[in-house]
Amino acid sequence: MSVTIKDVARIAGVSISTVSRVINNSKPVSPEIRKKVLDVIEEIGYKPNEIARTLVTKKSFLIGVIVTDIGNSYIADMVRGIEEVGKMYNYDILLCSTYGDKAAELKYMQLLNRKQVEGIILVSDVLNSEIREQIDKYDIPFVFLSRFSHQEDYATVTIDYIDASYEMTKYLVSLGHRNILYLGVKEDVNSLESMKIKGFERASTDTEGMNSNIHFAKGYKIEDGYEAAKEIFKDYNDFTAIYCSNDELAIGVMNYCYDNKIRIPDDISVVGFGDISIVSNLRPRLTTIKIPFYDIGAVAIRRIIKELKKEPLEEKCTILPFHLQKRDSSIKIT
Amino acid sequence: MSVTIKDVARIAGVSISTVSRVINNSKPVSPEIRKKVLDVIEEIGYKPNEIARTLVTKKSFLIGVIVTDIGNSYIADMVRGIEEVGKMYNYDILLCSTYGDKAAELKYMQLLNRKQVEGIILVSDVLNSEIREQIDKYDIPFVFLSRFSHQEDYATVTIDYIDASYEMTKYLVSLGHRNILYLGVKEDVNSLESMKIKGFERASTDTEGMNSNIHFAKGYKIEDGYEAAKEIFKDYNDFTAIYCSNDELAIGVMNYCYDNKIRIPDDISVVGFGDISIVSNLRPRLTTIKIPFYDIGAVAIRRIIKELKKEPLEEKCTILPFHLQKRDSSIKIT
DNA sequence: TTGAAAGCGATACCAC
DNA sequence: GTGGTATCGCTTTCAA
Repeated sequence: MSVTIKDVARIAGVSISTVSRVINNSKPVSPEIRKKVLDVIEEIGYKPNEIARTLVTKKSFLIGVIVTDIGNSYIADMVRGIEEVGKMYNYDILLCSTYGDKAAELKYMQLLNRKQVEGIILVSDVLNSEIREQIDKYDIPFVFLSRFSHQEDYATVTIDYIDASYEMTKYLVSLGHRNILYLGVKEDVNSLESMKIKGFERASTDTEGMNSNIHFAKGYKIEDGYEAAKEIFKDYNDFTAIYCSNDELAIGVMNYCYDNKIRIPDDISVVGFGDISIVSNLRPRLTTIKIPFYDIGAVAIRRIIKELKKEPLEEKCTILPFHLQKRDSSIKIT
Repeated sequence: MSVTIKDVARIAGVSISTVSRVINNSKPVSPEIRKKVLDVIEEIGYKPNEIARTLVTKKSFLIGVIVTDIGNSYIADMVRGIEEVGKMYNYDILLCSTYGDKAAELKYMQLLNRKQVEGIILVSDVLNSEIREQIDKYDIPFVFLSRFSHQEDYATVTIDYIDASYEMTKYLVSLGHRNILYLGVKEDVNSLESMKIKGFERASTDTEGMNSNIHFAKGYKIEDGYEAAKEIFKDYNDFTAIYCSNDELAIGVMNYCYDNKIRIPDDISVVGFGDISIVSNLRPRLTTIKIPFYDIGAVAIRRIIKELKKEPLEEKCTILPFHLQKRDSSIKIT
């Protein structure tokens, strides 16, 4: 079978304790013996078995990451952040995708726990009570990341959605828009969707002569945006800008406009929210709020590692700065 | 600390062997005792430690996946295939991204080996000799997946690039195009890029009155396509279609056309290769060759699991069918 | 059908 | 400095 610490010890003519010491640099070993051991290790190609090591040290150097779908570019960005920072501290990622199946989410929580991960990051739409119960039982660091819902009880990393939405609306206002149609998704009061609406409404109230409408799409997908656009152009008149609560909806709207020869931004301005990776490469380039997904992932795992190292932690909820990406899909009206 | 099999045994008043037996259903246990044990497990919330289990059984139920960048949508698609099929057989994914760093690739190979993964899937551009050496040492199933290079020595899953490229070219020909510009990337003879060119040339030779040109972009990115488009429209005349060797280049070309008021497909047809997830949502919708990335991942891990189960294996190289996706970016010329 | 005991491959404590 | 050994939590003979 594969070579073990015993083989190294036997061939080098020392005890396994000594071998362990040179591998881990845990205690002084005489130079000659150290060299001898190192030579043998090199020679027979010994590689320590991390499983055995984990069993005694209780350190698996594994962080479990549960996501809805790694195919979503914003989630992929978060996972990149998680992975890159994790690697800096020798942590690896055990990845599980649920594809929206809440039961799977719970199952994977248990699975990861049994696999002895040292921390769990859950990227999901909502944090339901079963998951809460579960995580409360486990005594490991946990961070919840979501593009949709807000919660105060567990560690999370996010941006100020109200602020961001306010700023986006005011930006449109600054371009001269007063008839703005907000395209969002109906969610409950604690959702991030509601916060975006709050920001939008606050900015609307702030503004003289503002005439704003809110329309809800059936979901968050590109097709939902497309379908919504059909209704919008049928039901409303006079609006000069559509503010979509996320980029996917905006892409749907843009596609609808393309198919119906409505020019963006000449005929109408369209803005989004999120800055998922593709939109900077679309034409016209979409004006949107850049949510720092990579950083969100990075900060999330950094927090877990801090907790693991028992370093002092900031408050549960980390608010990261956002950025208003002004691009070509929005224009001053004359 | 956490509850172990010992606790269960003690509380249930049986030996740990018995507990192990009911957990694994490995040997008959009397109904009363089984119930008793199950009750205790439920009551104290015992969850077997997979690490300890792995140490003795040698089965980690972990597959290592090394990718260049999970942010690439085609890689994300492959990983989805890998993960979903893996889960069907209780396998989990240990994910590592190299971001093109070859040294990291090697490092992660070793890391995964030490973590006792049962198989490795490498998604990368090329399979260099260091990696080959490394994998030859490890005695675990290995599959190499690439969108760029071809190799015969290790298991892989792919499509017939020559065929696909031939078919695409012939499709353009069938639309009446005779002046076709192929936009590719210069690579060595064994690359998949060369195969696409081979297919293109074969179809060109096949066709009466064909006037084809080949132009090379600097790389595979959207920006490379954009830059290449600048040169193309300066250097060549008369072409009616641009056949891009991958979708990213095609998007770059489309963006250039948008910025320069060149209409697709009215002024020119543009086709791609790959069918990465975003292109079906772009406008105009891109005609392209659909490479079944999800299936490639799925077949790859299926092969590894078969090997692990010592089931009979097909040949090393699995060729999957491709599909010519006819969409709006290509049009019959009149 | 059940229990005792020997490992799996490492770490870590305790002597020397 | 170095070696012996208990231990981590579990599976798996081997006897009973």
